[in-house]
Amino acid sequence: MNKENSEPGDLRLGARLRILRERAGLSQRALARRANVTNATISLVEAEKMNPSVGALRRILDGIPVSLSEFFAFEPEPEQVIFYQADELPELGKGKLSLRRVGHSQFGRAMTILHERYEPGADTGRVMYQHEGEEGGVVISGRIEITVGEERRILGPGDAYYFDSRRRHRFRQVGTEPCVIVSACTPPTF
Amino acid sequence: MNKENSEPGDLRLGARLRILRERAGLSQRALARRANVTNATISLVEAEKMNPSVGALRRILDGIPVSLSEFFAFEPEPEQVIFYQADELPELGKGKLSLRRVGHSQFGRAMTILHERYEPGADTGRVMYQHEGEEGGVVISGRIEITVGEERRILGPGDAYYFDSRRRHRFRQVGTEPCVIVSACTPPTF
DNA sequence: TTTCCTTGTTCATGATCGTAAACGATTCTC
DNA sequence: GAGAATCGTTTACGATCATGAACAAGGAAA
Repeated sequence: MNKENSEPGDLRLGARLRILRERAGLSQRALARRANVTNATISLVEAEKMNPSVGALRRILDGIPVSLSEFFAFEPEPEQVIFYQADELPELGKGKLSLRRVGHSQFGRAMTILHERYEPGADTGRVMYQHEGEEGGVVISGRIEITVGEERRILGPGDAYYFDSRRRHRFRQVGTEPCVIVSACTPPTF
Repeated sequence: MNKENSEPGDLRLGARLRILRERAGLSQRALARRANVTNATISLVEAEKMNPSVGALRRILDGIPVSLSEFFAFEPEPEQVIFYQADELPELGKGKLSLRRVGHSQFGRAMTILHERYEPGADTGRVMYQHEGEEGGVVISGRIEITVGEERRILGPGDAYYFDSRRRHRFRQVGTEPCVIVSACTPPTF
């Protein structure tokens, strides 16, 4: 009779954990080793088929590492969607600085805006972990293939992206026309 | 063999819960009814003889009510020390903005600095819940009695305070000299 | 291709949680 | 004082967690 309000999913533990784990570049097993739990536990928690104890969750988060406070303050929300179609973008002033609104606005972010141009054949290469920040941008012209983690998409003029820089990512120009992107990253490491 | 790192006490769930429950003026059974758990659960959690599931903790906190994020951000222990002696304050530049370092520094906080002056007899009155933020300050001159929750202290020049604005608080000037305070609150609701 | 490694998932079992119920200790009211 | 509330604690038992092991799928190197 403890069924009515015991749906593990309503806490969204799994969604948060999965995002944070992948952001740290850890597999379930790798995290399990660090956290001193089994991979099955992490799998079940992420699938939201289990309601872990606070102690277990804490051990898991220690392996990332993320504090319980940060974990519950973290909102994975719909913005998890990394790619935006051109028509999904909020129409902002056409000024350069309007790019700051790509992605969900959060705290005040100090960011650097970059104007990039990818000539045909340009490619950032395979591995580029560890930017320690977030980045996003809008394709102005041309086409570019962007790979972030497991997701891969080809973006054209008007399309946009936004993701955590610590995730493995790669930019590769495609097509015959040079690709121009206006991008921004935070914190301003450039 | 899962004993080595499963001491329920190291999370201090019990200490936090007990303080928050008592602060809300609830008995174990009263909270249990609201939270839809049994009083035994609350007793065991507070005694730190059990490692509750996240779902159970969440139900309990809902009854107070306190969010999981707030719960884990809450620090009962030493930091709970709301008052700082003048000589405990980290010596910062004498500039006005140095006040931001009162309390433990955290994320970048946007705050509003206020220069307050309490004439003799000034009193903010008894109840002032619900600021939804944090505030702190330093006494420049004069003396003031500050009550936060159950704690009451009289501060003089050089002394400082820092607390969560949601806690019931009251400022009352004491003595014959006007009291001048430089205070800050976040988020900038003023 | 074959082999090997890693990935995430699922299942049976022991450990633990959360409950229902009883307990002693107050503190009231009568 | 008796009785009845309430308080927080503790115990036996069913429900659930967390585990260890096996599983299929996908990639990388040979």
